[in-house]
Amino acid sequence: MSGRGISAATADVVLRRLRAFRAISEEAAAKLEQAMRGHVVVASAGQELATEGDAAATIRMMLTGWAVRYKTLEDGRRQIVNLVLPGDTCDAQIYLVKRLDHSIAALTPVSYAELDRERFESLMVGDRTLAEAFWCETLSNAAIQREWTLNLGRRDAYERVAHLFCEVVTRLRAVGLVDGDSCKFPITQIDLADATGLSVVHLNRTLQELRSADLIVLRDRTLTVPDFDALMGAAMFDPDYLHYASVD
Amino acid sequence: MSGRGISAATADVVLRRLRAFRAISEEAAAKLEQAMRGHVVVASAGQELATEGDAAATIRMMLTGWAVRYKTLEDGRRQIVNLVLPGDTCDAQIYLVKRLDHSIAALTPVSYAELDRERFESLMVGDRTLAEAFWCETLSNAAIQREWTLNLGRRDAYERVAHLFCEVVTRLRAVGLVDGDSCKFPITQIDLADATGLSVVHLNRTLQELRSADLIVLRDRTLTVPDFDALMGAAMFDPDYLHYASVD
DNA sequence: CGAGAGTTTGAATGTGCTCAAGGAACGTGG
DNA sequence: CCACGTTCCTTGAGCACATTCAAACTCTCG
Repeated sequence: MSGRGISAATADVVLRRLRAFRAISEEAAAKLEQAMRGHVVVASAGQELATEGDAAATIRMMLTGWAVRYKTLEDGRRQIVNLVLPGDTCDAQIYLVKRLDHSIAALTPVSYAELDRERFESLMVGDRTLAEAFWCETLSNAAIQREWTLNLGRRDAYERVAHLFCEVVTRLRAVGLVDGDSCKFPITQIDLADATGLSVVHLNRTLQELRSADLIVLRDRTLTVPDFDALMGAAMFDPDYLHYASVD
Repeated sequence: MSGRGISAATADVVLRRLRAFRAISEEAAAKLEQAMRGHVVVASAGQELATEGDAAATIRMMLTGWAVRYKTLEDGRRQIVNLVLPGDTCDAQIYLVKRLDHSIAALTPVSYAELDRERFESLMVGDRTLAEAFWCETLSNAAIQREWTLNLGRRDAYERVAHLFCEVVTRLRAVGLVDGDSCKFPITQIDLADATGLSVVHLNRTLQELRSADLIVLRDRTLTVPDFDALMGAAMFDPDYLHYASVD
């Protein structure tokens, strides 16, 4: 939980993410890395990084590991409203509002750079393209949220789960975390159920359907998608909503 | 569909909305009104204001009437992802992305001020508090989207519809469009169903349940909520997510 | 090896959907 | 002002997708 050094390799993922939106200059990239250096924080799996109702404070740039944003109802029902993947910037501009409307928790051990408002704003002021990239990131997150609304409102369980897989693979590919047709997928079925608005039991059965249709292999916290086009078809997935300048 | 004069009364609703987030000075208010003057556009009910896949262009500030943002699936299923109410600014900063990920359509006859990027940005640059208010508006919209995700994922039909009523009443009250315990509610059950992810038939039955529980009166395109606390309870509604500085 | 978390299975239930049709309200033109 | 078409609302019946409850199985880790 303390500041430590940052390797070029881990900072790279943030840069890759921003470069999905804008061409970041080498100077700006260096400044960004500089700003993150010495501000890396680690947290263990299950740890709550922010809590609904808290005063908003710092900006986080995820380096390694997975986290989730979620909201809960009084009686314990929980909805994961977004996955926070490596490279994602959590809550740029969040300091503008008084209190958080959702919580954030680590799914796996995570590390992230934590910047305060001044440090973050001086980055934004220093390079207009970098600032635009951050804004695009925020707009992309808003667009993901809209797509999830469509997903929960109008796709059935099978399409819905398939769509989530498509989104995650596409987002991970953009930051270089997909190797061939496989990627790490360190999320339990309990959390997958909370992300798709399904019960754990039905999620499990839906996964089995996807497996027997040869659309996914999910084992040992690793996802393999042998035929991405087929999965996209099943999900009616179109990556345009992510607003990447180009999708590989 | 052409530029026309703007009365102080109609511009007022935009100002009221922004003032829910920040204290806007009289000078900034005058500049805002000035910028909108002569750029008011009207559209008729059912008209599409923007289409998914279009190049993003102008910023719209809704003055009168209701509109919706929506997304559709190939086979025609439709999900309304947000209501656009008087005072709402549609897509500040939208010019940063290439293409729209959703469509916008008027539910009723609408009027709105349409600003291009330069005009809008000069407003933002001219007054820091005004700029912050616009950013808060964007963040509030993102928060609404998260709440809708929770709504669709984890609330049942009864709670879900009740929650939508609570949200709309709260948003309309913030811009002065609630008179006592009643407000205009010009939306068909078809659209209400698409907003709540229900079928029209089931939405209709859910409305009847809410009526017989004396939580709502919905007639002649007017909504009356005799006991707002009771409706909030049924919906598990907490207005904090709207991020208004103070809620009446 | 035992504890605990996560996954899988079966069975019964229920919430919400589809299909189908009738009724009410509204706008337009004769 | 009435006739008509259209859109919207309402109702009934049967069905299906997804839930709940309960229990067994598996895997991991200390």
